[in-house]
Amino acid sequence: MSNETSVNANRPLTLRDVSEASGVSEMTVSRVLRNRGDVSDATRSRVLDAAKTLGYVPNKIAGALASSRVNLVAVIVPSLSNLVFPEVLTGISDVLDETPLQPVFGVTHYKPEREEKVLYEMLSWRPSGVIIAGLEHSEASRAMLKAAGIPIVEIMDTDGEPIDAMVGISHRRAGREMAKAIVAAGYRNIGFLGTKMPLDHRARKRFEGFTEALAKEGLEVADQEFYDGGSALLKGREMTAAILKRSPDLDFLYYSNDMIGAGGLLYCLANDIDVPGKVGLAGFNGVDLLDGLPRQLATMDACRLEIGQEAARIIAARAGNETGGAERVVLSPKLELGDTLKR
Amino acid sequence: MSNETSVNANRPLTLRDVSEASGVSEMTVSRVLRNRGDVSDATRSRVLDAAKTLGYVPNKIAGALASSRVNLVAVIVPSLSNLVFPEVLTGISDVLDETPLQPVFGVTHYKPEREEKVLYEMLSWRPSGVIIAGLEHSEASRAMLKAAGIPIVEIMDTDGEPIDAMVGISHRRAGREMAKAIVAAGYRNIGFLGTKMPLDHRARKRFEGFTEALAKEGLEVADQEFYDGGSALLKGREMTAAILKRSPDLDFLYYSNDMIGAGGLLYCLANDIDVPGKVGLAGFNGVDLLDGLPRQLATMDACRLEIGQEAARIIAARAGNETGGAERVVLSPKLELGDTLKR
DNA sequence: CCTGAACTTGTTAGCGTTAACATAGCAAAT
DNA sequence: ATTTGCTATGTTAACGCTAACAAGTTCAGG
Repeated sequence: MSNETSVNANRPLTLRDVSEASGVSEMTVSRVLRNRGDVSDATRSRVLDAAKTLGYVPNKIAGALASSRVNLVAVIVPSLSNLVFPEVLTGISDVLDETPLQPVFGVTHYKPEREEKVLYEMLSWRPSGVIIAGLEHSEASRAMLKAAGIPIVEIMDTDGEPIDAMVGISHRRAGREMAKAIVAAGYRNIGFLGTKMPLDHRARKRFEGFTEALAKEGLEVADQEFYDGGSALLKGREMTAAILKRSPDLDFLYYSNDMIGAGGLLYCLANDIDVPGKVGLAGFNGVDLLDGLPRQLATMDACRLEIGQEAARIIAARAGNETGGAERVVLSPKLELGDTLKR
Repeated sequence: MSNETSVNANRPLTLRDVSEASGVSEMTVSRVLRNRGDVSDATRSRVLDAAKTLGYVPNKIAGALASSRVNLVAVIVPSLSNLVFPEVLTGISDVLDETPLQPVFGVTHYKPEREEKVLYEMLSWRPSGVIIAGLEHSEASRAMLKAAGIPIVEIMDTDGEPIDAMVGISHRRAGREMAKAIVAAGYRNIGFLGTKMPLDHRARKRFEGFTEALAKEGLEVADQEFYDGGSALLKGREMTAAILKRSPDLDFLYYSNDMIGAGGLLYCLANDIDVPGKVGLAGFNGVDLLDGLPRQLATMDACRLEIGQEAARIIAARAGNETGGAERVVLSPKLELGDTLKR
């Protein structure tokens, strides 16, 4: 058994193995496996048989190098524990599943230096496009993105200038609109509860929009409370307890996300605080978790799934052809009044 | 300006560009960029300068082909919307961040044929390892995994024979232990609420373990209710309402996950049903969301973060050296009685 | 029976990097 | 002075695949 095609030399299979097994050239095998070019049905099935029998899996590394075509899309998000991001990824995944493109995910933990590293790693695979959360990046990251010569879609946020394309909502506007709705409902003594995350630019922008709109009405945020880590729902309860104890005359609490908002709502219900009579509540995101709460929290939908889908569509549309560029998709966050904001 | 190194031909940069810019051979540049082999400090800094100025990003495709070393780890999970999986990914990511390895995520939506496709795609990048959820795979998938010749870690479940390594918990045992605890607490009329997911093998195994342990006590599940899609919290409320209406004498409800369990708990509280007196409740997973609920739901921790970390550690330990293989890490799900199971 | 289009298959030369080996330079040891 | 043993750099040949072109084959139409 020591002929030249020795049995299972534990050497990874190549096109050559399939070509020998099926008696055609490597090129023909390549054509069959990629469905490219004309190949007779007889040959095709012979090759497919051989490939299947051997258990051949093509080597995309070699393929990509030879064709300088890579079907990967780099997707970079700050976190996976936020629930928001998995949803965006789902949207991306949904759309790319219909294409030859494949997403590759990277996580930055909200740290610019991690973003830079992840980006560098991903770009070194020469992907067909990049989808990246946010408009704020380090100088080096921006330079890399610009130089990459591939479609770049910055997502989630539209308050700023994108490098190339952009899909998201305006968080400033989201903050402003919520403030207006709260003031319109007659609340005047407003507290804010959020995360201790200076690098969460979107949360920051919402807060800025919020205070700005309040200022126009001659109001300002009466008290604030921030948290860091742990179960958001629990933190929401605790922070709500704390802020209401400290500032008993607050008549509205604006939470920077739905999870802590839900915690606040549960706290109020458990303590027989009249919502939205004595205190109104609102969160942000429109997570479908809220549907299950005893009362519907006022919130603003951040269009997460849609953002992912739209971003993926832009990449997919540009893949291959050189057309397109600088797409701007600004979605409108929808205010959902729920039951925790007087009407 | 039309000399041979013409200005910014929009041609992607290669080692050659850096080598020309710094006056050394490509090989030396390669050595500098990979920190391998001896290079004089003078040369090193000259090369690094040039690379930085040009904005050169190495081409890992070519590098991987030449060295047949790829620093990617394929991670394949059924879903991202389940919250459990992002947590596993976080664990993986945490550990791999300390290594040169980089995770690449793929999602199967619980469909074997998608799993097969995703696996094929990923293997065609010749990753250094595979971390894949579950022990149940199609024949073709198993064949691919076996033939790949790289570390394979099957995670989440340990009820079955792994292809190579395995990290997880026994869901059968989890189901059995929960059943024992419930029976020990004196409940006899037990309902089950879960998902309509024939392909969620872990949920199935929990259920099997659960009924098996009940059977040993001469009991069986008195009523069942299943859902499909939508907000799990809401579905939990609805299913609880439905099952209690249909079978008012149930004294315990076992939920296949914490989210629907939480919904059930909220329902009971809202309807003044005495928990755990009239009805006991338990879920599964130990998601930290539960900490924020008005009452602590009985649950069983599935060690998600730990599973991810351990799996990543196995891959990292085996990367490079040929040692190791067939690791078995069976973690123990911890029962947390909470406030919804009589003591 | 020949011509040429249409189809099918093969050949050659890279893609950008790294492994492995080769060589130059230079100091210390003989 | 010559050898030895380093260190620093360069050269060559892959890695496994595909683009681009070349070359058979077949068959219809004259």
